[in-house]
Amino acid sequence: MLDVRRLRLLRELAHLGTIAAVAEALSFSASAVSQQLSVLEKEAGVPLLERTGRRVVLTPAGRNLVRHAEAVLERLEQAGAELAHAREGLAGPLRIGTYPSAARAIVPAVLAELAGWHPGLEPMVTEVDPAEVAAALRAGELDVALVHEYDLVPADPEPGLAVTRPVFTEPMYLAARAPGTVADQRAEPWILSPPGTLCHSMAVRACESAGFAPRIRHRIDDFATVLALVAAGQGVALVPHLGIDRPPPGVVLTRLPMYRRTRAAFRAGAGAHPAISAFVSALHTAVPAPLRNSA
Amino acid sequence: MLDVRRLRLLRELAHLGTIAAVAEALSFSASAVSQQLSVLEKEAGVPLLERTGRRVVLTPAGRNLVRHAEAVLERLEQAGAELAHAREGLAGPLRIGTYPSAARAIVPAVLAELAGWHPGLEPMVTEVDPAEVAAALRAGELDVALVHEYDLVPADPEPGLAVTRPVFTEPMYLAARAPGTVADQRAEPWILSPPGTLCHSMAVRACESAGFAPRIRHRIDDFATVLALVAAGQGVALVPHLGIDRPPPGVVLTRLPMYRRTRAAFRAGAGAHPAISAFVSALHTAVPAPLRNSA
DNA sequence: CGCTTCTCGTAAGCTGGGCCGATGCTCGAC
DNA sequence: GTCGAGCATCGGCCCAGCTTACGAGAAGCG
Repeated sequence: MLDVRRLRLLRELAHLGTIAAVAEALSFSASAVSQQLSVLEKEAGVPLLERTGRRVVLTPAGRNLVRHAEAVLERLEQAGAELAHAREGLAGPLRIGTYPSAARAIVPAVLAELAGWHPGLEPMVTEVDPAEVAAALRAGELDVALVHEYDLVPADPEPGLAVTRPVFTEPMYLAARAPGTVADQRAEPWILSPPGTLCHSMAVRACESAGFAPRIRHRIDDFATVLALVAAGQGVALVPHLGIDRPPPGVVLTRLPMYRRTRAAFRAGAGAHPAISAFVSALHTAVPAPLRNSA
Repeated sequence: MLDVRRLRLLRELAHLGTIAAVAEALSFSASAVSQQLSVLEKEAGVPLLERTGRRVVLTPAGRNLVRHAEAVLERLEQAGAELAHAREGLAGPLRIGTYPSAARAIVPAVLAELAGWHPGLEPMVTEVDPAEVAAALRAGELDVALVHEYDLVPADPEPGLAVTRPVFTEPMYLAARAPGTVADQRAEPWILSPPGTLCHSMAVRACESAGFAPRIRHRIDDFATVLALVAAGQGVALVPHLGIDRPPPGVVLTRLPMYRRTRAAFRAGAGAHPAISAFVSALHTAVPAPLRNSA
């Protein structure tokens, strides 16, 4: 019988790429992960990893085994969810991950709603870099997370995770010192999020589809700061609805036909977990009506 | 994350009924099983076992968890089967269980066939009481087993196990000192298998459907002995085709419109295991044509 | 070309999870 | 009542699996 703990390591390896990253994510030493994977390989009787240079990549047999591991872990997650269901009186910690603007604009109301429904629940919110949220969920550091996607940036489904339908959809705004379209800002300096982020790709693609490449002056992730810079005449920017909270005077916001959608994500199989489904419900009710995606 | 080893104990408990039996089946001490189940219950947070008198029964939550355990174990079995597929050159032990008459009449030819196909395979045959074959498969003491059923005795599917379609079907014969039907033997003494066996139920029902209850004189499981007793005038009996090997003189066999069907059984998920599917194929080719169930 | 850095593997040592055996308790059979 | 079957608990032991330390090989860089 294959050992599920070892299969889990293999799965994380498939997602994270290096043994060191797996060790980091699961709070082990790299040595332990290496040893356990060696044992797994031995009892599999088939090479699962190919040592290539100083890295390691999965063989086809290894990738195949990961598929099974995903299925097994999903089913175990389901079993855990059903047990939580059977435990009446929702209680205990619920670790929530979120991106920054939702943390400020939405999450407090969601927590208040949730506290009213289930006083025993202890929600713990962590602001998480969207790039790391999937790994954090899989590693069990988070139970549920708010994730977002832009029309222009297709979000590929993460294996091992599941997402809800969009909970709310925000329009995007062009923030400038005067009304106008994206195309009008061809010559202006732009304020974007740091490269590698979804927001960055989104802004670049929006400009590209307007026919130009943005001249990037500042790289700022916080929308309040972005708006302050816009007010100071430092450039123009694209800002989602939730990022706009009492905009400074002088900033003109033009609504665009572009949207950012937010969903809840969790480990596959955990959708039936009562704490998670309660969180999702609270999310739906706490979202301001204009943004809400009704079922 | 729930521990699969513990879930396995719970599943065995669901099938075997007592902790002591689980310990016996999996070669643990009862103490170890009890401790592990306690831990499982603790981390489940829900009562899984109900101590009732000196026994223990599963709660609804426990039974529910067993369903998940079955699914997980099945998937792990599949994963193991795929790995075995990837290991080219079928080799290693294959533990085969069989009921006695097949062991004598069919299995030698199957093993010969199999040895020709896969010289590296080391089949190990064990004669197993049909009542225990399911537990032995689940406990991992056997990999595949020949099991049979009678028309008159419906075989309910074993959870956690899978069976092939019938590999061969034997007619049943009435063994007596003169030709005749079952109904003709109303007054004769009967030779049956020991009570509790499938063969016993089969014979009793056959007589019942002929309108009488058999007067049981001898309880013998070995068909060669049964035929010798029939020849000696000690009674009449129902014997399947495979149980008839050079019948002693004086025995008259009358073919009946009743059948015994033989299938291969294995752990759910292991159907794709190359050694098991090779065994099933060898079984099909080694069975004498008149009995064979072609696809 | 040598230095650093990163990653993986191996060796050695320690710790605690989990097993066993013994004991005690409770229930049911006789 | 007595006995045995079955389960829980306690004490003790052992090895699976972890950490730390070290070494080897590959990439990047001046």
